[in-house]
Amino acid sequence: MKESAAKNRILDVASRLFYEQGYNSTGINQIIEEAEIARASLYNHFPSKRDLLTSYIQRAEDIWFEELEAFVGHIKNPKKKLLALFDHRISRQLKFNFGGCRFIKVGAELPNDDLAAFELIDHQKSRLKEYIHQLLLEINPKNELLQNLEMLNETIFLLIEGATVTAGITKNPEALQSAKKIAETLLGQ
Amino acid sequence: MKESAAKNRILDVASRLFYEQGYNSTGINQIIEEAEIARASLYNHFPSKRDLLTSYIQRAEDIWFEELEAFVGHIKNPKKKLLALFDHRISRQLKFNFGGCRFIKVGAELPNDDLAAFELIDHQKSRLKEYIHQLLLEINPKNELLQNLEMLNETIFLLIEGATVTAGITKNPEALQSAKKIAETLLGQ
DNA sequence: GTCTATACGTGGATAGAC
DNA sequence: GTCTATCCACGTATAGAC
Repeated sequence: MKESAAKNRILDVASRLFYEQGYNSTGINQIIEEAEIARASLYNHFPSKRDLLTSYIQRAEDIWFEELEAFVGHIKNPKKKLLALFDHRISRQLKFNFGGCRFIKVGAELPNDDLAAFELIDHQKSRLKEYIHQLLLEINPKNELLQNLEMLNETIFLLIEGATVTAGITKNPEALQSAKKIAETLLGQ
Repeated sequence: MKESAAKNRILDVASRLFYEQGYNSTGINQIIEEAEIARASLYNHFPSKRDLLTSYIQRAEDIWFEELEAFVGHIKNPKKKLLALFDHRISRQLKFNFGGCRFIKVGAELPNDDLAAFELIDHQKSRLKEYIHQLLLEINPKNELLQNLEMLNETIFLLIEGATVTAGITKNPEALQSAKKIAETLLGQ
């Protein structure tokens, strides 16, 4: 059962606008106009704007990891692959004018008690952390300072998150470049 | 020349609402109602909502560092003081229901080309990083892994940022607690 | 300086024809 | 299923009396 072309067009447009302008600043009117569909068609596929948000976040996670795989999938050396995660972020931030992380951004716009939404966002984050974890298992680094893999895992994850957020504020990739260097140092040779 | 009581009441209310509900989701109407002032009084002090935002961010930075000082000012040992930065964040996130960082949050709501606003946000971040820097100079840690102070400075800063953002998503303090532990390890004994 | 009344746009969402 | 027309609440901001 294939999704209708209209539904996909709505999601494409909404994904772009939610990220570029923000969720709250993007109106239904603009979405239907740019997607070239009727107002009622949108409400046919998505009962409310909030439902569109849910679909947006879930689909964005899938696309995000597909694009990550396209970027790092060809790299065999696990350490190089891990460091390429930083390059992936740098590449994205350059491409998207340093808009920061899509998931963090939408989370910042939502009411704090919308736990369902924060769970969806957390899902992407946990998956990324697990992705790093798997790479660390392959690398099996001998780091005497950060005693165990879990601590190193957390460190690299937090470095990526912190650097992406920072890049979105400073509007330059320096924090991400520094974070990569730090990760490289922590992993040893 | 003292600021009018009305102006301060507006800023108090706006600060609370901008953080709790978001900047875009907070209307002028709610602000004037909760501040108990007339609509035109607000526009007398702030020509537009955007001007109120500017004042909000600047004042929030001042208050933020005042409150930080109140939290860690009594600590003499520089390493303990540095680690208390993490406790400060944990304490704040508990108090504010894991709303995340006030400055990052508002940045996520703004149009990406509002460079004036992002500069104000960056000001708070740079000041925090410099605060960490000064403490590191006092600690003068002998870390053989992270070769120089600047790299350690960046690491700790990014850990704090990443962990605060993460806490705002997971709605629990674990990331901040981990980040503190990591920092402690990196600083050595 | 502070008030009330109001202008005018846009928000999300629904009705009912086709 | 897709369309147009429309509802009503709320958004920011201004006018003009006091």
